Amino acid sequence: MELTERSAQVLREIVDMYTRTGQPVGSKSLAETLPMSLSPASIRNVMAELEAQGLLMSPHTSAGRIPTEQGFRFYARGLVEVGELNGRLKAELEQRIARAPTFDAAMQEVSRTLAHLSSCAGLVLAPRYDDARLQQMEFIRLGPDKALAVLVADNGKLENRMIAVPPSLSDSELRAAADDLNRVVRGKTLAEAREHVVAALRQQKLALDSLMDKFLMAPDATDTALMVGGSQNLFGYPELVRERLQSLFEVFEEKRLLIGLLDRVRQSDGIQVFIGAECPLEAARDCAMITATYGTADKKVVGTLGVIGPMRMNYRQSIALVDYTARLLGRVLDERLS
Amino acid sequence: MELTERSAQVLREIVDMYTRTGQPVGSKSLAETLPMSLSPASIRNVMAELEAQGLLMSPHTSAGRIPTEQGFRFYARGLVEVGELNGRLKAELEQRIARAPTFDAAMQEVSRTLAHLSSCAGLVLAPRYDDARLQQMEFIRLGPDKALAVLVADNGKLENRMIAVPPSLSDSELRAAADDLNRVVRGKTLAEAREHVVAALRQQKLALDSLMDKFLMAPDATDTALMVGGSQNLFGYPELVRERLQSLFEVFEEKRLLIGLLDRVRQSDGIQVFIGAECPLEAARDCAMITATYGTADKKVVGTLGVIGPMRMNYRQSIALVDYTARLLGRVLDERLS
DNA sequence: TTTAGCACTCAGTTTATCAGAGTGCTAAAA
DNA sequence: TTTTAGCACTCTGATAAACTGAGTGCTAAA
Repeated sequence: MELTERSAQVLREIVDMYTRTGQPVGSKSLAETLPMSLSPASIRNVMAELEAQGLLMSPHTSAGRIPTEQGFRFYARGLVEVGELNGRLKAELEQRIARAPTFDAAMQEVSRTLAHLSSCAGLVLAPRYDDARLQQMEFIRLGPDKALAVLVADNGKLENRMIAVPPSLSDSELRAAADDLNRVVRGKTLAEAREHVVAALRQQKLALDSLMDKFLMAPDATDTALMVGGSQNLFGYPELVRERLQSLFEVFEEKRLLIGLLDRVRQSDGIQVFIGAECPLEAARDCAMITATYGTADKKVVGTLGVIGPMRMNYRQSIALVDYTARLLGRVLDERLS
Repeated sequence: MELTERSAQVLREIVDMYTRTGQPVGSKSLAETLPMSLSPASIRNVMAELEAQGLLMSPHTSAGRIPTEQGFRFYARGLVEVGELNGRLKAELEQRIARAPTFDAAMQEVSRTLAHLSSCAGLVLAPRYDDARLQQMEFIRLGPDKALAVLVADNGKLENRMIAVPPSLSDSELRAAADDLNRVVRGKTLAEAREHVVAALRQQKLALDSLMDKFLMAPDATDTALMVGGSQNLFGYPELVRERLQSLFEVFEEKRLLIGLLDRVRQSDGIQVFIGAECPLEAARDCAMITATYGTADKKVVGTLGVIGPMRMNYRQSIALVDYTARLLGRVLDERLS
């Protein structure tokens, strides 16, 4: 679809105004704010064209126009020029991240800051270390009949599992067992390593009662993999009615859906903008979502972050924000892993 | 305040009906549901008395009556007979908790189940181990220049901190340092132990760059101390208007306030019911909150759990639920620690 | 002490009216 | 050919008036 420069400018202005106010935009107010000098009548002609092209619609005869879903898409993909993020915002972002003592805390902070700066809900999916390799494992004896197994991956991630050991096993025997295991297990993935340890413990007849078994076999918590921050911001948009909000909050609590979705995004690189029905999330059918992947410089470890908000979000700023934040968090991740 | 048996029954029925429907209760419909046979006119007399006593109010002349805040209190404290929890609910509760592989997961599950079974939001504050003592500490060398410090408390809690070590330090020297430290540090609280370890590392001239410093000094994450589950249930109550919901969700995200509040509850034993203005939380001024402490049999380790919902909540069931859940989670905690 | 009867009150709904914003169309102006 | 002024038209949202019905309080009888 091709638009004359003037049509484009009108569409741009309508989206901008509607984004700010949430109200339909009429030809008269548009004539006042448009940089070019045009009468309301001429603007109406342009608007009629844009409506015929499916980019605008009027809620009713005597209201102004609002962008259609397509209109938003056209705007977000072609019309909006994404600039540098405002320096003040950059500063705030970096400052907030710097305060976080752990990467988890940083993710939390990022999700909230994304939300704060975009007036949307902020999302951060933890990076996945598919290729994380076991670097070291160790048993720490805690008592005559129990010990702690610590698995350390080369990305710095840890896993602790409490296990039962027979009191007859001496400290040095336990240490020897660990040394043996280490030789076998080093360089394997965490999952493989876990299997091995369990097998070895069985073989060596170290008792594993059912409780310990449960500990050992538990997969990593998936619930902490996704941080949702500032979801209350969505209350600020009257067009998001109660039931919409409710279903969004359900998705935010029962994180599985969102995790799956963001995980798929993780496959493809760079910024993605989902508008309306494109959004692969039932509850966000009339919302918009901006996502980006972040990761280490070598792109071997990747996560996803983004914002989710009303369709009339400030695309210019939000896109810049998500983009910048992704690069920033990538750098932080790099630092942590080195 | 004393009530005749009849007045009490009328109040009880009004609260019950209002709790179910959210609508004012009139004398006619009351006459139909009340077990005793009374004409609407007589009931009106009783209602007038109850209104004079400040237990009921009418939103306007031609509406039925609704309980006042005091009315709810009177009901919840004196009139409601809290029975055993329904067997089906008990079963569901136990089943859900049993699935949880870790105590954190159990807390999460409990918060959601509380919410689910009460149609409110569920809260679980993690137990605090003020008197947790260090049982063991260990260094695990991860590379020439870094190691992992693992602190194990006698309650099974762990803390891991990454530290930098000079490459010149041999493995056996590191182990000797750990042995030395263990002698000093065993039996201290985690906080004290952390101090000691840092001091010792400094003294032994183990390099601590600023990042490592930050790791070491970071207090435990407080954000994971509180689990809020099923907060979307609150959308189901029309009387909780948008702004109310918004401020509640703000409290749920920025957990500090709630943590502080529940922490104070932790001081006193048993079930507590906060109704309306009693609720020490600004955002919950016209809500109700039921809390209970849970803990090990010796009551040395205690946490708090509860539900928060509209004032017209089902007190009978919710009180029984919170009570039962607290005892159940206490048992789970006991098992984990033993 | 309880209840039937009745007048009264008031929220909520419906209907009518009106002002205002915005449009589309046509014809004149640039 | 493009732009603009003018005008009739449409539709929402606000305001007011009328109506309905649920529920009450009071009085007098059972």
